[in-house]
Amino acid sequence: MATGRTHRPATRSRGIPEATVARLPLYLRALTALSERSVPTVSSEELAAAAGVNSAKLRKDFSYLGSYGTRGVGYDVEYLVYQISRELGLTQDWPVVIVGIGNLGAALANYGGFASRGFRVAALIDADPEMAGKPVAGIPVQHTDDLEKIIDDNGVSIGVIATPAGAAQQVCDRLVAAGVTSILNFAPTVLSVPDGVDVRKVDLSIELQILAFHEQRKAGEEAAETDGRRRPVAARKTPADKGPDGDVPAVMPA
Amino acid sequence: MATGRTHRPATRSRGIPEATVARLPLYLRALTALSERSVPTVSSEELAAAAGVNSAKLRKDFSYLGSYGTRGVGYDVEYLVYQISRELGLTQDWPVVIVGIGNLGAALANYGGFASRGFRVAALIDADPEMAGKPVAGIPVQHTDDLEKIIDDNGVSIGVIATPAGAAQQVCDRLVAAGVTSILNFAPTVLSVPDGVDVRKVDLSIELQILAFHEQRKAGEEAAETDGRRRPVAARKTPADKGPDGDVPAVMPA
DNA sequence: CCTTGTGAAATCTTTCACAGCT
DNA sequence: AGCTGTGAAAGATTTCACAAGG
Repeated sequence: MATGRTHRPATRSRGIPEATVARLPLYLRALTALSERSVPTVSSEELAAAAGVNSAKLRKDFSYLGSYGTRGVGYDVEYLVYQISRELGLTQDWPVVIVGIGNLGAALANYGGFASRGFRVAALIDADPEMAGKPVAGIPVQHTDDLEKIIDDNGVSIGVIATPAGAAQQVCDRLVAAGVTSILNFAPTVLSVPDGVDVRKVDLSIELQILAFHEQRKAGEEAAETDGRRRPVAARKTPADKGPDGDVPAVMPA
Repeated sequence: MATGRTHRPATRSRGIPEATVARLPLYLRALTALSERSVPTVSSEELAAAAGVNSAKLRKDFSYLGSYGTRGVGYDVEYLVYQISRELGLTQDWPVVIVGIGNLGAALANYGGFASRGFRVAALIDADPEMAGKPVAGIPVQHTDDLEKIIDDNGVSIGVIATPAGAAQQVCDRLVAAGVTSILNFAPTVLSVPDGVDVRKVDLSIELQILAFHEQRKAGEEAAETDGRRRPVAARKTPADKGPDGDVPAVMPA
């Protein structure tokens, strides 16, 4: 969520559905794995299984990007990797700042998934003077006072907020004022931003609550037939065509 | 995503839409905040603003739960907190295990949002023998060898996977075999699970890629009118009725 | 003969707008 | 008079199923 493409019609935009955009990274990851194994081509069926979606959905998704497949054969892995990367804007370098270097912020800084996809941790920022200068993941932490200068010097347009909930809106305001237009929020708060700024949230607590909801359902159904919990499950099944997938966001609870 | 309610008709289920379930935690958080400020009642308009959705959507969502409001007045905060908690299954205790106590696992273990919502970290599990016995967030880490026993002794049905991608499926299989039926996956992999097991994923890299997509669009549009990046934005706006929100999942990239 | 690309149908979600209750 | 609850309309997403291309 958190996208609100309400503004400007976006001229040359081919209008890729949001649900499709959300799945492109999934396809890209599956394709990258195939690429590393030097697999030259892949069918919609195979790729869909690897990405955990069904093949009709995948083909429809790709149809929004163009006709990149060959009938009777499938898709060229390398070519598709390139096309999707380009579509997602990953062929360029995206400097990112992480604000709030607590447990989570440090985990994010150490997280290897950044570099691999065009994202570069340009700076780590924290409000605690004690932290200033200390290196985390090899990058020295800088103080919040310099936030605006850091954003500006590094041409940052994407910010990650990993502060406590109470500080998030304030940090967000400063990031936005300094020129950041995309924010990934890990704090358990609803952020208010001006039009034209995108916010996405990741919230562990919300995800757990959604799981609890379904878990409760299962327990209820089950009670009607067996004793209670614990039901050793049978054969594995690839999630390829389970339910609606790519959606529901999340936020870190208070 | 990751829900696949394909199986059994689920007898007494009133069939709450998945999109609604995904927003209930959001409402709950806003309501809890109101409750702490001792606000007795709230209108759909006010609550919607606090939760970052529009009021028609909120009323429709609540209508799936029942008629808990009073026309002309609004909703009783305490009552609604209780009803939503019950619906989400948060009135009971959910023991949770976290597998993979690296940076991220430790951050999750330290995360306060658990306890507040009926979730209890029952155990921390890691494959590294060096970690065994060391306390993280006050809880001693246990070795993977004992995974099955831990799950069983604690009656765990929800597991959190924070291992590297390579270990995730294996851990998942063991969790499922031991009786876990809901999994929150932070590893950047598609997990295969049997029917009846729910998986939700949280992936930082995917979220960033989605932001990059939109960021790229903005840069393109903007180029047509000004110089390049950096556009100090104007008045703030509450995201209440921006775009489609609660959806797109995420996964930790490799 | 195999697999893509895609109209059309089915399903799910959001939004509108107003009748109905307090 | 105000605000909820909800049919019905509008929009988005998914799935079907098959024509078309290699």
